Amino acid sequence: MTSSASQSPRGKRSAQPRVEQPTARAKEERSFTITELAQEFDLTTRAIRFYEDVGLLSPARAGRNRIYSQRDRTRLKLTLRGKRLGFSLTEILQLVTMYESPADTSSQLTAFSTALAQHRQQLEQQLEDLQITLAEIAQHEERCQRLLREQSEDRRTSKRRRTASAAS
Amino acid sequence: MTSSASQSPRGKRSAQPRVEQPTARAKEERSFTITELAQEFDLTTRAIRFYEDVGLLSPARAGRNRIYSQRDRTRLKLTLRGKRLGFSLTEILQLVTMYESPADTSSQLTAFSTALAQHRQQLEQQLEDLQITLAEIAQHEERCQRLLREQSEDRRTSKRRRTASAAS
DNA sequence: CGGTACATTGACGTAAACGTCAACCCGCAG
DNA sequence: CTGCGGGTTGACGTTTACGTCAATGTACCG
Repeated sequence: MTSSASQSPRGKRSAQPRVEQPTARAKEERSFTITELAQEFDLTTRAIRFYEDVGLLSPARAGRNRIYSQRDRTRLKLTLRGKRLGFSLTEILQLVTMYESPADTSSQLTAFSTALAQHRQQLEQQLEDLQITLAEIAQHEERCQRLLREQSEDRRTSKRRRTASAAS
Repeated sequence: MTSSASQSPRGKRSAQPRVEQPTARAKEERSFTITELAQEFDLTTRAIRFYEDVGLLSPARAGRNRIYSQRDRTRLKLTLRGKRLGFSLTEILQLVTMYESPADTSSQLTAFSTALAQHRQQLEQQLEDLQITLAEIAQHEERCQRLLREQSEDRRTSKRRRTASAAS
């Protein structure tokens, strides 16, 4: 999955905590430029545009420039969460569109329902895998710490053997 | 295939077709062919060979044919679990080799330890994502069921309207 | 008015993880 | 001997998810 490398390959890296857009009226439905979103979520603009190609985002335009709404931003967040969970972009698309669509007819509802059940199934499998793996990691970490303790003890007893054992 | 069950040095053309391992020594370190593994885990042989190219598997050979040990099988299982969790094959390789290596020197141990912590970090993030998503799905499923109930109620009251409303 | 800086639209490149296909080998049933 | 069913090695194709230019537009700055 090559999860976030924490450093974008090139370019600048301004980490300013941009949180306050001066006088914005609290509910003025703030919008975002593509670079704002890119910086906030540590993506390239190319990636964001790609998500648009896939159908995950559909920003408005000011002339040629893209303008992202809050909805776009949340969809982007959902997308990234989906990615962290290992979903493909098309799967994520299905999920978010499902979540947004009201699904009024009963056939739609049942289809929706089975799709949900299927996804839950997969996620529960994943949860199991995750817990097992975390447990294993915990074991390994314990063993690691134990060995390190033993080694440092070895060093102490060989180098400064005269220092009588004080604390447990 | 499975030539002589015992330690036949080289004679793969042994005349005795004694090919019964069930009753034999229970711990004879059973081995597997590539198609056996493919069927068991629902993969193609191509995929399994690819995992070998990556370094995840290193089966023995009987002539040209691959022979997979228990260890190979468990590594394959670990691989698939890793994939379900969204890891890349190279990440999985790092993990399994780490898990298998004793790591005796203290520098190795500390490196091992930090790698473990890093992975745990990621998995914990994933766990959080997972729980949130599962909660959302549960909500959606509830809503779905509610709407379906309402619809079926609507049908009842419109078709058999004369049936006085009985239950709430 | 030229330059700089950012945004957009192609178009092509790439790494991962296989799929697919061809050609070959090999033991054995008929 | 002939064919068949498995197994093996290339080698090339494919999909996903972007990266990397290059050309262009356009707003703003001095």
